[in-house]
Amino acid sequence: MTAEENKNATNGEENKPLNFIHTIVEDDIRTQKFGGRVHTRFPPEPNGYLHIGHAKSICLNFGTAAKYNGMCNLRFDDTNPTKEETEYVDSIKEDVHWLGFDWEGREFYASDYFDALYEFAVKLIKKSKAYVCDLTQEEMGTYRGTVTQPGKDSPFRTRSVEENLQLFEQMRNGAFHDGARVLRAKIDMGHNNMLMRDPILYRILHTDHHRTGDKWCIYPMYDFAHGQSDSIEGITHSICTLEFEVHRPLYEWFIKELEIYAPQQIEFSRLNLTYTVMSKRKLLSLVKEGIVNGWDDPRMPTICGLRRRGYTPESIRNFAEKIGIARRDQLIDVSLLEFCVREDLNKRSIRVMGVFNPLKVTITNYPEGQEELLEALNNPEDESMGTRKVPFGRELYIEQEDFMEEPPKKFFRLAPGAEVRLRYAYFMKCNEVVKDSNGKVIELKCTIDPASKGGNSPDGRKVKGTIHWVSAKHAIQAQARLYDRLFIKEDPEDAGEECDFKVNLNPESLIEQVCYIEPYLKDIKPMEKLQFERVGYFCVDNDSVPGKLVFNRTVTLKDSWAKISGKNE
RNA sequence: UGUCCUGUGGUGUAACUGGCAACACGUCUGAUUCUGGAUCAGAAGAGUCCAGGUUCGACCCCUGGCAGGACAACCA
Repeated sequence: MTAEENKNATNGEENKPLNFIHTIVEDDIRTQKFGGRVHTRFPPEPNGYLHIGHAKSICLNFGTAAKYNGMCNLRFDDTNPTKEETEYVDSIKEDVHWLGFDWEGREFYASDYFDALYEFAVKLIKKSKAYVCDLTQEEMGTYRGTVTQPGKDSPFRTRSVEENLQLFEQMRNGAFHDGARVLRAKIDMGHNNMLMRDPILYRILHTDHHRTGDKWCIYPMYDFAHGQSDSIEGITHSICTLEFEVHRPLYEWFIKELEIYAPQQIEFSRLNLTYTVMSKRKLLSLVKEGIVNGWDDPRMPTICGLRRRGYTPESIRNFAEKIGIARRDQLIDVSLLEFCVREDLNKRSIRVMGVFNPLKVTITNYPEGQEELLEALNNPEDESMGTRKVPFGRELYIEQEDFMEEPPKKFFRLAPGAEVRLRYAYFMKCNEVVKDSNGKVIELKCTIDPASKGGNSPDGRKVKGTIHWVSAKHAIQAQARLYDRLFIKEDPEDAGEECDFKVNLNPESLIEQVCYIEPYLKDIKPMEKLQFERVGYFCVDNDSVPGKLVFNRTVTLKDSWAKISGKNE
């Protein structure tokens, strides 16, 4: 992939109003603040899988760079070896690529800068702006004060430069056990901003790092690594989410004291979605407790989950574009995400027929043993996608809900005496309803109008309803996984006292059932997308094997009948 | 009972250096249609958190409230 492709991935649009970050960037270009350069970065911590919230950030960072002919680095913020793993690095790279962006070889790690960071720390010590502190974790907590009360100076704050230098080197050399000492910045224990109260720069961690192995037993904290990494890479606009806003004074303090190149940090609000939890911790617990089947469960808001669900990169990028960038908290309705997939899939999916809750239909005026092939459009939206043949026979399956014995007013589907169109086939009238001993409808006896073959009657007669069907003899069975929202509440956190968000789990977020589909689909491959007409968009799951197909429902079609029928009740 | 940030239709975003609010989704009509899908046309819906002030004029500036969020991890 190339810069050009990054640009394509941003879906262009010139005359749309700028978001506030682009306004800043354009001002900076105009004033030559960074010599006209634009250089961003996407800085994930490799301790989990990327989710749709990260997608927003990825689109913003890579998109901004592409829009202004700049660059965007991929940088792993890997300063905590106790949490980070190579497995996550790989998945993150895969997901960013899949979304359609490329870092053009600029794959960096905060750990690339451990030596430089160490020297930065030494520099601060020499300037008497950092000191080694022996306070325990608990002590440090009390010395820090609270949000409403100032803290007080550590007794170790006045150590000499020489002693600090020596101690810090010993820390590096492994002379102390985990937690024995830390290196802190010397700022102001009375500062309103808690982060400025002598924050920790380095802690002792005798843990192997996924990249540097056992080279280090001290590791820098986020605050002491992030800004300097940005500086080293020549980042111009360091775009991050709002929770880092209070870190900005510290970010700037380090840059200033270290006397190094200063990028500009800009914060925007993170994405929240209705019916969705987004925190890594909660997503992890869903995985760990087996509530979902892994990080890529199609109900997860992870990129890999959405991918498996059948979402396209284009739809996600488009979603990111639509939700905008601002600084106020946003809670986006998931239905907007769903709109975005439908919009994209509508253009590209082939249409096929599948019956999910079969009701047998026998066509009494169609000769026994006879069958024929009828031509169907693969995509009425796009004729270039061609046609296919669909087998027809005396016995069919239709959808149970397409028949009602006592239809309400605006029901356009099949009912006793009513006529509907079998898509791409014939007009069909229902003459007899067969029930079992419980009164349940188990079969319909119908007749077709042979003259209406193909779907239109030469006498110009109209039917209001068109239903899908499948030939009982030719249909193949497949597994359908009907996914729905994972939570029943718009805000899953709204669980009352003493309860956690899992009480709001939707028991019907996954319904597995058999479906009957056109034989045309026999050789369809995993990840292929399609629309089962009148039912929804689906994609073939990775679990699918020839002869045992598995279809994931990405999203249902918009259903205005559901709305009408719902109102009548 | 501290500091900082934010506050525009149901949701999200916009309104150039002040000139009475736009777009998208959603909602509702109607047209059209071999998917109750898609498409097309149209409508309703906020007077910009509140109260003052500056101004000929304020969503935009000032003051004071109110509401929401962030911040007290050797996490990022």
